Amino acid sequence: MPSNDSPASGPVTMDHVAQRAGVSLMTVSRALRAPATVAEATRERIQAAISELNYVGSAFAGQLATGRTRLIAVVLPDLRNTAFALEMQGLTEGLGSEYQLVVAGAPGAGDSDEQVFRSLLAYRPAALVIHGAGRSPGTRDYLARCGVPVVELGSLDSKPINIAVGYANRAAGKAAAEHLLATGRRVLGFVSPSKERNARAHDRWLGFRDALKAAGVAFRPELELETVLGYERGAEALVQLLQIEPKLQGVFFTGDGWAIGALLHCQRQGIAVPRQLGIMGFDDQELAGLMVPSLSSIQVPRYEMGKEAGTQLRLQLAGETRVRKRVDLGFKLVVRGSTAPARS
Amino acid sequence: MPSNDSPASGPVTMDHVAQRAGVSLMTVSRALRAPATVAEATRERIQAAISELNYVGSAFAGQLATGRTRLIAVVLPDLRNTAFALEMQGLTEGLGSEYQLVVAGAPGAGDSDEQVFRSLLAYRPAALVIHGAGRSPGTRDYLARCGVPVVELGSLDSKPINIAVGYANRAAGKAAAEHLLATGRRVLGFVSPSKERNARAHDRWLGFRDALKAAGVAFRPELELETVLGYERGAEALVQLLQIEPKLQGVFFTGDGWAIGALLHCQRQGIAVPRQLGIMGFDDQELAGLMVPSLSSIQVPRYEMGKEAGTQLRLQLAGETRVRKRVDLGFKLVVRGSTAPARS
DNA sequence: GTGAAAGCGCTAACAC
DNA sequence: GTGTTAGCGCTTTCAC
Repeated sequence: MPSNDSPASGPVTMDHVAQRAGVSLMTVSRALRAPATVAEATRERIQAAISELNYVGSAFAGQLATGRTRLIAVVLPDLRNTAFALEMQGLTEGLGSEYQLVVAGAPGAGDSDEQVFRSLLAYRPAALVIHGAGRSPGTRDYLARCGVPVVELGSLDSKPINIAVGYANRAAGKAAAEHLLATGRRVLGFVSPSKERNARAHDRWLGFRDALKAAGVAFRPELELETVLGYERGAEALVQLLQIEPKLQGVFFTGDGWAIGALLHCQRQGIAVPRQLGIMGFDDQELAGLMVPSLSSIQVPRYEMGKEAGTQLRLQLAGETRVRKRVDLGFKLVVRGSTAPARS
Repeated sequence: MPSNDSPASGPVTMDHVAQRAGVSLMTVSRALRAPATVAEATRERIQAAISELNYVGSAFAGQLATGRTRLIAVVLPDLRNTAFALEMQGLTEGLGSEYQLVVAGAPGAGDSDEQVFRSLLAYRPAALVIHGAGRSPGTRDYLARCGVPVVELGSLDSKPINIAVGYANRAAGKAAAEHLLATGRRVLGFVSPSKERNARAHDRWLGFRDALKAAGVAFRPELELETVLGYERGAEALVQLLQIEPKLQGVFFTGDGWAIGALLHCQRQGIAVPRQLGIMGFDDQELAGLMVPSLSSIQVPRYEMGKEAGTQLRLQLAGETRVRKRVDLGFKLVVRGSTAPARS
């Protein structure tokens, strides 16, 4: 009788399957990739052999032979940010099931951008998907000539390398600031990650300044803080801002996490939001609408961005010529309790 | 002069580098993997050729030839849960820089556990790291005989397949429930993901019941709810529990997200926490300590789990025999405001 | 110190 | 329908 799985005698190859099924290796290969071209009876014998031997084809061998890959390399700025999970889900669905994602976080302490790309390119991915291409022209150059299609997610403010799906960060930043101004607040703080290392943050900041300028409000560079990811960092930033300017009337946090941390800090310290201080987030995460008071934010279509990117990429990889190279999915200002007018 | 990068003329191979450097392909290969065995001058010419051509070796070809892989496959229950990010970070650091992670989310709608494993195994990973092995003996069997070392993260309640790093979920669940009981609460709800599909949730539930039994409190199966990920789901579960039992005194949520959602719901609805209702989370996420009132929780060493798993795995892959097969990293009850005694 | 052969597991093009 | 011959890009072994 059959069914003696070799538990650890080296991986089962297609040859083993062929022998067991009493056919040539080629027939097995065909049965797997073009079942219709193989006689039904043969196919069944092969299937049986495959499950008896617990055969799993080698992705390497196949991809070496064809030169094509079913891998999509994804580079994210920070794996810890849940916003990206939505994009990945959309991406997976847009791409369809034949592609597999290889995800890499942002460069660690030592690695440069290019090192990360390089180690990913070793797997000859069919495409590279990046969120936040980084600002360095060098990096963009490298990506442009790396030989694989590049999809940029999130930012539409630079000239796309190839495909870009996102929204206008500058306009979004402007909308956020305009809203704070429209509610009667003029002394405004701005909290973001490093503008130098994060192009989207930089663009949101430009938008913030656009709004101030249009409203005739003077820039207060000392009220523009940079920090790193973490709820508590938002609270800290707020403390710092209030130290610099006790008359602070509103803060635009370019991420909901910071805004939520700040909101909770206000609650603990008895700082009245929105009466005394208006707080504006960015991203409209699930928690934003649940906070007390609820958090005003800018909603960006994370899931749709991923999905659209996946769809366009799939088209391009399939050789389609009608591919949308630049897709603006827009954003939405979500007004909630944390920015209700200070005096009605 | 050199430096005419072929922008899109097919990938650069080792052969191209060899020709440019005026040596044989073999010498290039050696210069890359055993630099010491190649003459300095030759090595420099090769290095020059590599950077001029922007050569990136093919991971496939190399791994096909050697039979070894530098990939570690990781299967996570849900990519959206930030807790796993910490584990991944620890894992990366424990493994050292020579390994690359291939991450897959839990099976989607259609895919079975085995399908996910299978598609990952096609890449011949050096090892499989899974968080939450699933309860099905069939799956565990499959993993045991799949031919690669398996590392289980998070749960220590079953017999390890190979290496297991985690904490005792049952004991942790018990500790959480005991704490609620110790604060004078006897009418308790329990909220978790599907116990059938999530072994750790099942174990925490057993611990919950252990505690009730030891305290002589009757089981109330109608107060044991199952739900899915999401802050709002926690609020919904609480509403449901209060509908069933208005005299509810406490709830043990097996995830902080639900507990936070419930906490915010109480704040909106004017339900007094902890006076009227005690709320207990699990995982001690950053937000837990920042909530108002702050959330009691069970702290588990996510980062350390990943790191320890990476370290032990690296040892095993390096052929070490002194590998710790079962590492209990423990947990910690963190008592905060949300479970302060109802009556002092 | 360097090169020439063979082969990893599979697929592409042709035969039969 | 099925088998045969090459060869993907690299590493291994053994010559030189």
